[in-house]
Amino acid sequence: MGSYEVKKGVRMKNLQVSWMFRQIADLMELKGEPSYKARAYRKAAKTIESLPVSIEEYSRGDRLLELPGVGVNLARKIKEILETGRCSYLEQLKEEVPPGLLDVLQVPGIGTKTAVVIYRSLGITSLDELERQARAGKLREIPRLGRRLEEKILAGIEFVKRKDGRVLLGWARPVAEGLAAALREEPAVEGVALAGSVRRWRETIGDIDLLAASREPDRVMNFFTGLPVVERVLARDSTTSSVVVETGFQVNLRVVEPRSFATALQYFTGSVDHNLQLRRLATEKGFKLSEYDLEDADGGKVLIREEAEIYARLGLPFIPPELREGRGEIEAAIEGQLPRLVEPGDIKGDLHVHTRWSDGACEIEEMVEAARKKGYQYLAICDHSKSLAVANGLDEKRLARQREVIAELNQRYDDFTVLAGVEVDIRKDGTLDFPDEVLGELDIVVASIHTGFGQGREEITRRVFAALDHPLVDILAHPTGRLMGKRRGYEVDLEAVIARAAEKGKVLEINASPDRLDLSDVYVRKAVQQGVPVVINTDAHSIYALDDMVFGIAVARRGWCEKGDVINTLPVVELLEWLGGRRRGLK
DNA sequence: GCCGTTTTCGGCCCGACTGTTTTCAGTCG
Repeated sequence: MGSYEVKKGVRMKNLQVSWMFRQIADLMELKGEPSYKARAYRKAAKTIESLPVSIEEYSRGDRLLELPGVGVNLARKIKEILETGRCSYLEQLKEEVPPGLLDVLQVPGIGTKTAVVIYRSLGITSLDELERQARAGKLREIPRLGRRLEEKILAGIEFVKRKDGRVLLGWARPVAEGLAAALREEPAVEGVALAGSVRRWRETIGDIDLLAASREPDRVMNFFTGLPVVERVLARDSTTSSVVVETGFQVNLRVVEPRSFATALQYFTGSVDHNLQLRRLATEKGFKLSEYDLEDADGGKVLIREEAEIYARLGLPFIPPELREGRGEIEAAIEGQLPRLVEPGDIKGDLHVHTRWSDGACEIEEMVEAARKKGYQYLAICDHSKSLAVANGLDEKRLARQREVIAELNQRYDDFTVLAGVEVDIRKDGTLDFPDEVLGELDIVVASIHTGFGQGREEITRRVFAALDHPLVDILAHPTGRLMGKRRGYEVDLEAVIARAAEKGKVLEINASPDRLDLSDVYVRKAVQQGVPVVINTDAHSIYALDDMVFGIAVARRGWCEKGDVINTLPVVELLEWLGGRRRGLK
């Protein structure tokens, strides 16, 4: 029996420190301290929250000063927070500045200056107070504010209250692609591209950003705002239009001169952090990069036809949009260490789908035909196991029958392999829903949690460990169980799960279902860094959901995955060899 | 408050939009 230790709240400390630093930054600005000081705190906050290990390790080893943006002063404050859970400087600031102003600051249209002005003139220190006074028409009476800003603030308060105004990529992306296709129909349009987070394939999207090149912007804007799907036009001029489409998304279209298209695309793709770093690099190299053009040291404009030329001019290989999150991609590019990202064409099969045998909508044969049409070499049928009664989970008998059906089906194909698998439930006590003799007969075993979401961090992590330790388990499916927009995942300690998977040679799933995308990109990167292979599965419950694969691929790419990190890029012979090897190793 | 083989001092991304202003500050991406 090995020692069991859950690294409790590994990243919580990091979040605590960065959250406090962000508060300090805001409060400093409210207090009127110079902005470069506040910026220093924000920079350190960002470093710390995206640190792959606990800040405590840096503190213990007296290595805090190694962190970019952390100097003597911030190191001292970090130590204080780690040791006492408090930060006296933050507390002092809260004495000097009403902390409620931090909420006021969340309202779009209100920055630190405005927050201070409305505080000084009306004594407003909370969102509720702000809303009352705005409704009463008091804000417009303040010098330099006015009616328009008051309206904007009221709308902003609504937005903050509605909170997470983001939608799933799985909804936004098709809308964005449809609108882009529609725009290509307009003859005045010389080029169209998705930009912003939808181009970077972020898991959720605020607004959809589109970019078009045209010499006749007004014609393009007329066409765009007149599209049948456009429900409401929020704003429009000859450079930008913002509309709400019938699905409720806000879509922004920017139209630029064709010669600025590539630089604009780079700029509007973001992320902000990526662009910031790229501009800094440009400056170092004597260039000036803006959304309009790239200027060399003499102020001459460098002709840029393709986005890749921008990177090339700065001495970098092309950085795919999925990597542009300011998570070290520019450094990696400089050092020639960018990953060769996995691509859709690399995927040879899907190792987790359902059929009507449990809660799927299609027959095995339909799923297989659909997978063949996609050019796959294999498909693993992994229906639910018996304890998941709500999903019509299979018992031993039905599972055995299903295996026979699959065996018959395999007789019919010489170009396709159907794997007999199961998505076996990890029960509340960590045991699996089938005995070893049953699991041992299958080609592949996918294990996952569907019950007992309320278990504590330690308990549920131990439960996942039990599955990872089981010799017959190949894949851990949707490792956190989250359903975005519906429920949070369980409190599993993912850092520990990744380490355990590495130790036990298990595969972690990237579930491609748009509301799961579980593992998420950051953890995918951690997993592959530690040598844990991943698999991109759709968990399809119908033939249509097989198409969700792209969203999983995007997550893998955002997690810096190369083809070799993803097991369902293996051709069928090698996949079978690999699975067989695992099983032989048991004997 | 941090950072640097171009600087240990003097910088810290750049540009557009908004609203209110008569020349610009504040906010945003």
